[in-house]
Amino acid sequence: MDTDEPTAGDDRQLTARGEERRRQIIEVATGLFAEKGYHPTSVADVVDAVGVGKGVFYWYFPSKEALLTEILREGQKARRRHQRDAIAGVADPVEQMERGIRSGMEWMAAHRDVMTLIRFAATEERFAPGIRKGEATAAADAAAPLARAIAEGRVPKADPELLARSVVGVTQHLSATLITADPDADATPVIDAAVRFCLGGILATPVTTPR
Amino acid sequence: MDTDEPTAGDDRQLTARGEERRRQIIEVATGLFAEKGYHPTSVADVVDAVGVGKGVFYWYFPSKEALLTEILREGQKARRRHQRDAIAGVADPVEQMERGIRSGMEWMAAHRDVMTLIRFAATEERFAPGIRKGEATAAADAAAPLARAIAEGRVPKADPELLARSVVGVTQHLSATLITADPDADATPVIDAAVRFCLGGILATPVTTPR
DNA sequence: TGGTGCCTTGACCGCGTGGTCAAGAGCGGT
DNA sequence: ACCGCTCTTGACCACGCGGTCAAGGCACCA
Repeated sequence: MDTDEPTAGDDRQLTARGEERRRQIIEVATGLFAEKGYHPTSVADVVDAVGVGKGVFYWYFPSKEALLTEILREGQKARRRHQRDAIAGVADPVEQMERGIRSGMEWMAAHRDVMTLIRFAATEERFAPGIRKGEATAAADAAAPLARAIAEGRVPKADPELLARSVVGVTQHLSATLITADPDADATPVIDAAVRFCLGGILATPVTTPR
Repeated sequence: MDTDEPTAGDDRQLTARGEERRRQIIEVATGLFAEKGYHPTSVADVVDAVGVGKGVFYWYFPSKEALLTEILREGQKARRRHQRDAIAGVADPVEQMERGIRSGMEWMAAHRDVMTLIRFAATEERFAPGIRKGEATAAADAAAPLARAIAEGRVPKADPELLARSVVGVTQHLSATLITADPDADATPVIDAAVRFCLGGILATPVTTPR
């Protein structure tokens, strides 16, 4: 009924202090959501953990759901940027794939909580569309160099989209099961294995039986 | 305080009719949980969908949580059995892998709802341990033939566990994103791609750079 | 010093939740 | 016809949820 929605969603004029609080809430909530689950974590849990009154939450976010949505959007955006930066300036498409896999897994290892939330959100129809969209872009990002490599004859003919999705499957799953399981362990052997497996899958001969 | 817990958990003496109701509740709940999410689906939703009073639910299950746990356990057991049956009588370990991948993906395609719940449960610490255990067995099942193939020199040296996890990652992700996205589409091209990718990854040369 | 927003408080609200239970209904055996 | 057991009913309960709001503090500028 009012018109103060300049670009999208909420938006409020925040001072530096306000911006800080906002970040703090996002951070704390991300941790709690990932640890106990989104639904089992109440808004009261979040504000208690931050150490503020309940009203503070609704000053910065219109709803609990909006908070999650924001965490997810931000996370997907950050991961994409991280990955893009990692392959910037690399010409060779196969090299790009390797760099993309490595940087992607490093990001996931450094942001386990966000990954947990993304995986959760993918299972709830209310949040799934956003996740699917982000995953589609990620797949497209990876499919582009693959398509180029196939055109150049560096990679056997195959559906780039399927290859990209397979790579995402390997990296996400290994990150979720092995790296998250033991956060203190060294992630590099797992990442190396992922790279090797994925490149093997990409470079696999079209015929199922090995040469 | 009583001793009528013969082997584990609830257990009740059910007639044929009772057994049928129990199954019906499991089936209906699986659908609702997968569609709306576990937490957003209330026990009232479930009994309404079945068309019975609320007490019926608590006659067959001690709690909502126990229902989910049962669905998950049953699902993981069924999938494992399906996969074992598919590779029974096959001697060649690489052939076993291919059969395992195919049968696994077929099962997932036929039980999307259960897979959605498994993926959800993996993100909630209350249910995750059970899921992790099931996944560990699945990985071990797949790692066994891989270890044999490596010992026989049919597959380059690598950590069988990591290979197995990678395969699980590919199959689960492709099933979740592509097959679930369009249930009516033909799954075989996706399955073929998964097989090719995974075998390529397994047979990949130890050195990262292609020959 | 006064004033103008940004920010914070926490009691409060309506509601829907998971779970209970006393009271039967239906059915199979005798 | 009766019993005993499995199964069903639905009103009921305490509780904690997401969300609201009138009120007040606090920082910064004039």
